[in-house]
Amino acid sequence: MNIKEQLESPPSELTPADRKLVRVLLNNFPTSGLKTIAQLAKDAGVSDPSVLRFIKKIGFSRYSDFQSALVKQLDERLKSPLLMHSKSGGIDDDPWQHTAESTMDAVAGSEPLVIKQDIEQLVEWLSEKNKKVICFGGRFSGFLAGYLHAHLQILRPNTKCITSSLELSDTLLDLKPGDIFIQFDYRRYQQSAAVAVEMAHRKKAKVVLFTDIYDSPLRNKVDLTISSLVDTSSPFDTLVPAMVQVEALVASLTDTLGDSVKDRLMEVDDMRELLGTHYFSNNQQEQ
Amino acid sequence: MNIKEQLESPPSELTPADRKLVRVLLNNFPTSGLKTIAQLAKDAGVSDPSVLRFIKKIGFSRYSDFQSALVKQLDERLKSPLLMHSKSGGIDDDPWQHTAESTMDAVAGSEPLVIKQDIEQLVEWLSEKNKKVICFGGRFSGFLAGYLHAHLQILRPNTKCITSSLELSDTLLDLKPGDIFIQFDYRRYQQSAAVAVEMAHRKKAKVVLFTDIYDSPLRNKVDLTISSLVDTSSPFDTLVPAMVQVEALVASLTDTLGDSVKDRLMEVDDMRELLGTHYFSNNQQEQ
DNA sequence: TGTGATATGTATGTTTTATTACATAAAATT
DNA sequence: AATTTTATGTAATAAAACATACATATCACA
Repeated sequence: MNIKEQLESPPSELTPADRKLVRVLLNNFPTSGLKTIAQLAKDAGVSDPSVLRFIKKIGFSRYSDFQSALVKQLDERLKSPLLMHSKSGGIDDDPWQHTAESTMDAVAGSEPLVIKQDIEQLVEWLSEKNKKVICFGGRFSGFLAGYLHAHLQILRPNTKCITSSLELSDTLLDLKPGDIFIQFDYRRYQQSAAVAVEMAHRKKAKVVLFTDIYDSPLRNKVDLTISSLVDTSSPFDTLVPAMVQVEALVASLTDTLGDSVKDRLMEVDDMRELLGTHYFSNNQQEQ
Repeated sequence: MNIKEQLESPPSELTPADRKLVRVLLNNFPTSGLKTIAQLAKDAGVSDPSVLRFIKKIGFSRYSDFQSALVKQLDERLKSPLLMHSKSGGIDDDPWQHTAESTMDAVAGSEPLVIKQDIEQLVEWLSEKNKKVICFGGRFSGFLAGYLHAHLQILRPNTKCITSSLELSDTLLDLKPGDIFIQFDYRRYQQSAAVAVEMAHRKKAKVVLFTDIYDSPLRNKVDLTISSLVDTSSPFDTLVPAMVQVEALVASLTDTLGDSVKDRLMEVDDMRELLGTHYFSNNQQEQ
């Protein structure tokens, strides 16, 4: 229920003090309601208890309840412009179109979640070619881990992507302090992720987590988090924003590595030429 | 001065605790900053004083100053709803930003390349659960093949993803007329793709090709092509538009399959519950 | 491996803030 | 005009929130 409406159509008669309060609250709604009782009372020219009584009259038992409701509504209002996609054009019950559009929204919405400093930090870590880099992910996000790894492999030595549980334990055992462990873990969080992160953390590796929300239970075992939205209109979550981040990361790293990587790229091309384009890597994905 | 910018480009280096706070604050900006110090500290997983120190670092002498600034900015933003509160122009030599943006362009540019009839056709084919579906891709695009397969596997039986050359030949031999062979092949086309498509075509399978816009030599052996752009500012190509297509395809298929798939999704969830969340599939990616 | 510097948390003091109880003022009613 | 009813403010209090000092832990570097 809209608080503005609650203010405008109260359940019972308003007293003069109430009316003063309504005027103040409505006159730059809703931020005026974020103040303290004392401030609000002063602005309206009434006493503190009058504020309390009014708040109770419109249906909140505590002042803080009123404020939280206000903030919640504020949040929705701030988020709506993004979520309101393509109100122009006809009805789209076309799931393809619909999914594609809401995926774009997710990408746009994920952009502000990225913290420049985090990226810089991560790129710096990844530039240290003598440190190992391990990529690992879940059922779906595992492909992103592989995708990142496929790029990293070209840019630097000492990278690995974990694709089986045996490999996981072996690799974790070998981790040295300062190595980088990159974990992908999105909604429907997987226990293997928690275990891996915990172990990597114990080994004093730098743990990087690509995930969808910040409040992952892994939070305090993780040195750096890169988060993205996963919600779409589809029954499945989207990993497109995450993939954008992976590609952007690769671009940043390439940029930082500079010319040294050009040579390596050449070499890779030459070698592919020699080996023919038909080889498969050990057990992961093919060339 | 914009507080968001202040958060993103602090005057001095950020400590780990600072970064946690930045993330939380940015995550639900700006309402997350309206909380009390204690709540904010708890959300970020740091202590109260860390919050205070951070607030001082970004230029506020008291916490309440920070909050007032936040509210003030909030007010402005609410008064000018669509005044583009995203990034403030500026030079764009940041490769991350640059790549992300040009990737979005690629996605937008790929949209008109999709032909609705093709999608409908493909969805129809994939709805035939008695036909086999084989996914296959290249060095990078192989992950997309895997990603598609991981979804298809949930939606229907008889799906397979090829991850090694042995598997490739065996699987191709077993193809029956009417089976569906989905090939991903993007710039730096790979010979394995040509061979596979040729074979699948001879076996009278339906060959679907996900590729980029340039005419692939495979075009005439292929029954259906879904193309996307791969160019970005990054030295590497992007597969993001292709991934959007894969997800949109999955959404369309889910929509078409309707309720029958709901039950299957339930079953999958139940089974995951029973098996625990820690198993790995044979050699591909883990659960 | 030890040492200085930095970062972070714990404990604590001080101020605000919300809330209640009660007294006073205003209004309505007879 | 007196009395009841309603509205409002004052003052007290308990809870919480902010802020600080200090101790501990962590990190960087020699």
